Amino acid sequence: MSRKDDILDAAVILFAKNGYFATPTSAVAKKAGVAEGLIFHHFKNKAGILTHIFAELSEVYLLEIETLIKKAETGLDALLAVVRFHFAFAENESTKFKVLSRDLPADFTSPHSEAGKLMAEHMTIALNQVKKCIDRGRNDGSIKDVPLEETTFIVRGMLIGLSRFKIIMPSFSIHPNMYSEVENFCRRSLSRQEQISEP
Amino acid sequence: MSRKDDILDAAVILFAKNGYFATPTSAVAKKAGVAEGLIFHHFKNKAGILTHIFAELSEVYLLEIETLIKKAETGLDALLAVVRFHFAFAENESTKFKVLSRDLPADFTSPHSEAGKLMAEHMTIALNQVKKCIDRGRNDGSIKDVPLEETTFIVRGMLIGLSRFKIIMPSFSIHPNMYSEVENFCRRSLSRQEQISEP
Amino acid sequence: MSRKDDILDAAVILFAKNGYFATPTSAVAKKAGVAEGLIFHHFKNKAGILTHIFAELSEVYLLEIETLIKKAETGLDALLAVVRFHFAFAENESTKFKVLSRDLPADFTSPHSEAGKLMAEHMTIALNQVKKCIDRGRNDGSIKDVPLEETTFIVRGMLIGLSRFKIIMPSFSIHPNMYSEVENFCRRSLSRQEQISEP
Amino acid sequence: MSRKDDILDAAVILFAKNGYFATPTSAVAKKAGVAEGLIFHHFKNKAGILTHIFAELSEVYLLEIETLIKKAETGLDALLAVVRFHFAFAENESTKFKVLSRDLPADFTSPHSEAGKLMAEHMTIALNQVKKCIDRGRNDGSIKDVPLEETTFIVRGMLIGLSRFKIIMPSFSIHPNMYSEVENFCRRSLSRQEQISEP
DNA sequence: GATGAATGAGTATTCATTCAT
DNA sequence: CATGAATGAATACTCATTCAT
Repeated sequence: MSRKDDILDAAVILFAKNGYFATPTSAVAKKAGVAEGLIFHHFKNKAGILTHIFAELSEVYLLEIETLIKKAETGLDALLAVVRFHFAFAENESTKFKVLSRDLPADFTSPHSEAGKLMAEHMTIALNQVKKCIDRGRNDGSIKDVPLEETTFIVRGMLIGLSRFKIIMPSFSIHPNMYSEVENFCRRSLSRQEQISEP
Repeated sequence: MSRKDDILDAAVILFAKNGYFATPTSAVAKKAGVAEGLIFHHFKNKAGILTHIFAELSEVYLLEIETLIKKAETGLDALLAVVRFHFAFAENESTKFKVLSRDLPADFTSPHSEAGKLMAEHMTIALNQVKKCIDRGRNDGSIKDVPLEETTFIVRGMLIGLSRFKIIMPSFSIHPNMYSEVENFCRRSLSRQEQISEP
Repeated sequence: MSRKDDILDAAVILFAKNGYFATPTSAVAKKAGVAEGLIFHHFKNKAGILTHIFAELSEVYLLEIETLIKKAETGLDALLAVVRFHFAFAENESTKFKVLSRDLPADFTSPHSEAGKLMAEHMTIALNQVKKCIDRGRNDGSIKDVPLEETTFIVRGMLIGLSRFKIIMPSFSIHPNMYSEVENFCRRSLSRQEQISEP
Repeated sequence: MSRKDDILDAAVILFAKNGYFATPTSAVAKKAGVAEGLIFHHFKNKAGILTHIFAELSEVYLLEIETLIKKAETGLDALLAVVRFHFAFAENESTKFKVLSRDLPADFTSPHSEAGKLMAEHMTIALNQVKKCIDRGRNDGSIKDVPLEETTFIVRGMLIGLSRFKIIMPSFSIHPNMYSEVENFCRRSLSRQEQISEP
């Protein structure tokens, strides 16, 4: 494993544990076992580490969703697969998710910064993926005729909100079936199919 | 208006605009028109300002929800009223909401800190309010027999996630009916009533 | 007891415990149960508290020594009485002694400051008292013909040094007879009398 | 000379002149001709500078005494050599001695702090050195049968007290023979030898 | 006498970042 | 690539002191 990866690993662990702002680059260097200067040889600045973590993670995330959607038979199936995948992914990569759910520098959310643009770009893709599912579902009859834009936003916000909630306040999210229940929640709201299974 | 309020107002504006970490106490003092030392006369910490903002806002929020729930006729009505109120409140107090949705110090989410305990406490109450609605709805027949804990968590996470999403990335949330659509989303998922209105 | 005394008492306790510099006036006020402003109503400034403590204590000290000397039969007796009294007094007033043995503001030892002048003045008197004893002893034959100035300085320095040592590093000074042994040490060195009691 | 030494030198001079508390780190940096941050690169704390000064000085002091004691022929000679050396050393290193005799942070004398432990450790060694001299003297007949522990403490306290006295209140200690007179004072008190030279 | 809000200068310390080696 | 000494600007926080009430 390269020194660069050592730095990234150390950063992920420390950022997740103590937050980005509360983690000095010196601590990252120490944990990575490298000189502090090396960080700035591999990354433009401290925020660059964060950007790297985000970009790498998000790319995989978006790519996997893309293939999921293609494989699904109906729009609803695709959407629910996305939901399922989102939480599985968040669970698998929980440390990195935690880093990105904690204290981000303000400019990460501003569309004027480099990092902000990247995030917005990825967010747009992610929204479009969800939108595509819903649209497809409305056309193939698997999803009710819900408002496209709004529902897209709702589903996406739900995913982000819930995984963030769980990550940040884990003490409140001890229900093992919670994630599969999100699927049910969405299915009940969106599926055109009559749900007979209601007791 | 007292000097303490001046400080709070200035802090809310600046924290919302630039983020908590990117706002030095000197800037707060300057905007408030007071000496920097006065901040620490009225608040234990820089973080103390944040705690105060949260506590004050959250108290009103929880109180109003309490009365809403009492007034509602059914569990479902109560729940949807909570949803409606949440977004209206977030809109009204959007600046303060923005402050609390941005970069919080890491220990605000740790249950070991003073602030973390307060947040957890309020979160517990908010969760219980939602839970009460759902439980009531399941009993009065307005809500399907959904899993109590999980659904509570989902609804609460949805509210937080969506208002945070809108606040942090406003460019993605330009749909005027979005909030009322959340109600619909939940109603479809939770209402036991046959929904004939589906076109 | 007056509020002024409350302040003094609180200050003595806190200064002794944590040091003068590490004790903010706010802590003194709090412990005294008064408003911080009141301190500056009764004392010119923070150092004024210290000056007051010193002056009050030192006055009694010097006065009592004065009477002791008068009562003594020989110069040696007088000197040893001073030694004995010094340690008894330091023991009795150990808290105040501790305050004055800890971290004094730099200007307390500078002869240019108000406080420095006062300390120097008292020190001069104390030195003269010892000198008087030795001189008298040399004349009445109880004390050897030791150099006056130097021996004065040595005895005085010994007293201060030893009580300070004990106060500051109490773990090293656990010998109960230590103080009476100082008397013996001086007697052996200064008494003209043949000491037959040597075993 | 390294930058670290520049800092130490500057600190010694300024601490001695104005006191530790009255000397801001900025002043040290300025005098040393380095950036203020460098101080904290080389020392943990402002207090760390002080600890370093003490440790370095004390180590030499204790080492030299060790060799002195070995070279001495009798216990009394050893003890008097220690006395002589102490004052010579204090004179030579008067600036550093002044630093350590002035306003030390309160926790330097507390056995709970890092610095306090170090000081206590060195103090123990210094006491043992004196004790060893006296014990040896009592065995080889050069020193009277004085109480071991108490006399040790007295001699050590005298050394510290006198050099501190001279450093802090130099106006009172203008007697050139004072230090050699301390030797005489101790010899008269401790030497078993008949002193015929008494006029 | 007594309060405590308000001041504002002071200060240790942090930390991202640079750069000579 | 790699180091780590050095920078210097930034900053939270302290605290003696004042003063209107």
